[in-house]
Amino acid sequence: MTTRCRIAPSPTGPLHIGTARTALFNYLFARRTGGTFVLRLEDTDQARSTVEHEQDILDGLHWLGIDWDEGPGVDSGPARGDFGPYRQSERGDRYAAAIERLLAEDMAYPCFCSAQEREADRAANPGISGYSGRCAHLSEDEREARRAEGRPSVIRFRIGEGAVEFDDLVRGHVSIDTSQLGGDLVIARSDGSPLYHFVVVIDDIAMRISHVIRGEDHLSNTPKHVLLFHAFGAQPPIFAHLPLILNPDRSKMSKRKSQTAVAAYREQGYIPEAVVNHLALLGWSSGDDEDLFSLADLEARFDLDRVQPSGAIFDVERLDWLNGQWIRRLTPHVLAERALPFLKRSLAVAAQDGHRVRTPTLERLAPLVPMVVERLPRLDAIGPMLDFVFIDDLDIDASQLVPKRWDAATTVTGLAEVRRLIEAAGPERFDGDDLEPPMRVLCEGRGWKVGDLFMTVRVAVTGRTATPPLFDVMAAIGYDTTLARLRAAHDLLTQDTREDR
RNA sequence: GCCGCAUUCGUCUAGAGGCCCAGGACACCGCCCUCUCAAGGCGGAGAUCACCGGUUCGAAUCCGGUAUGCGGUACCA
Repeated sequence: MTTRCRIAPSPTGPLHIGTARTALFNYLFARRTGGTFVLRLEDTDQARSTVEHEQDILDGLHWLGIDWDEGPGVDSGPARGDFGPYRQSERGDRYAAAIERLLAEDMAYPCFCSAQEREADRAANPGISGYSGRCAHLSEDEREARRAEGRPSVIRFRIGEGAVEFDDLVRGHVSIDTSQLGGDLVIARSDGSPLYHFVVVIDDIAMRISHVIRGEDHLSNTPKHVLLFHAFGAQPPIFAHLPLILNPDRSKMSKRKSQTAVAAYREQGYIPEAVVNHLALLGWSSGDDEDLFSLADLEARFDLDRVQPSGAIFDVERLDWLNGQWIRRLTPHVLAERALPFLKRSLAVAAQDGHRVRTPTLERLAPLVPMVVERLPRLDAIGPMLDFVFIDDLDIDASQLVPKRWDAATTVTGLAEVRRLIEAAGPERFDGDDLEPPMRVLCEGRGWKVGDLFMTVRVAVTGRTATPPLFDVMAAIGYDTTLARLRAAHDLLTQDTREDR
């Protein structure tokens, strides 16, 4: 039997980190077993589902590199695969037929209870939880009478008695008594639309799903699904309930307490390689002392046997580290391509603040990338790291220009000396090999700390105290601009000195 | 409340009776490297394996109970 598994997101919100992790594990399991991975949109909640969210989910999955074999095409083309359509909103006739079948076999029945009646029954029997079964054994005449009164009705599936047992690949044998299921299950609303617990089973049967891999939050509801499978004479799939991804306080990861949208991570400059790696390590481990796994590595090594049963906190600091690791593994060209939008964004902000900014291009950014790779925990760190190359009118903080051990006069001298030195070397010899030795000699002669001189120059040409290596930075800025900025810094300080007097 | 699941360093985890007075990684601290910031190297601190009993010559690993946490309990998914 070839394995078939699926991810069934609901487009009632943007792609959630937890959904992405579940999608990843399903995808990996399918790849690992040579099976099929299906994407199915669970949009039965028409009120909350939107096409924007649907697109966000599709985009997010693609971004992560998680491709599906069957399901809606991202270009809104026709659904691929033999078991479509893959949007539940387009499968209404199937659900209606399934409900008819249950009704005909008396495995389900119409229930006319109002919210007040259900409330009253519950109050009358504090011991039992859920639905009382008031409408479970109405005669056809009684049903007709209620319909004649115009009372709305939902459809309930008979839960029955006894224990439901199943084997979970992550948790082992699970047994839950039907008395704990909350009574007969509503499978269709009074407007006739089917509910989640019902459609999920109908579709899993129709789509021949062999393995249901999902979050632990579905574990307690699984008996309902098992019963439904039996009702249709279908063998339940094999279940694997994944540990939940948690907020730092160990509750289920939520938008309220954590950043849950995959798109938000993308916008902050996390790269898909790192997100996939991090997600994989939330609940799964290789067994070896390795931490870095590409999607391809995971496809070759993933195994449900090595999935942990207990929940895992989403540790952003670990994600940050992984992100830095994967950024460093990108080729310079790819890194430049991916970082360019972030640089542009940050320069746009500078332009808005009134700065004269030159537009960065791939050609200009690519050669600069090697000097910043190991300084980027996230792509959005590119701005502060290189903006001075593209901003013509830098804001220089005079106080930062003067090292702690120096005074303004020394700084002015230092700046002037370095300028002289650069001019003496000339534009043809404008690099570290030619400039660094004389600068060190200069320090030695004056009794200066090399770091102090370098810091002054750094602030003068970049406006920042933390930058890539000085001579790389000056090369990026260019001979003329470097000299101009050294002069400007010099002028700034001499003005200040005069004002002080 | 009821039911279910879980419980190894702050975090993610290794561990499937002796190899473990518990290993790795992130974070943290120190040192080295060093023009700043990083990156990197080396080292350190950090877990009486939730607790209590039991089985066994021997338990983080098996069994029972307790506690705690989380999840489920909708005409949401």
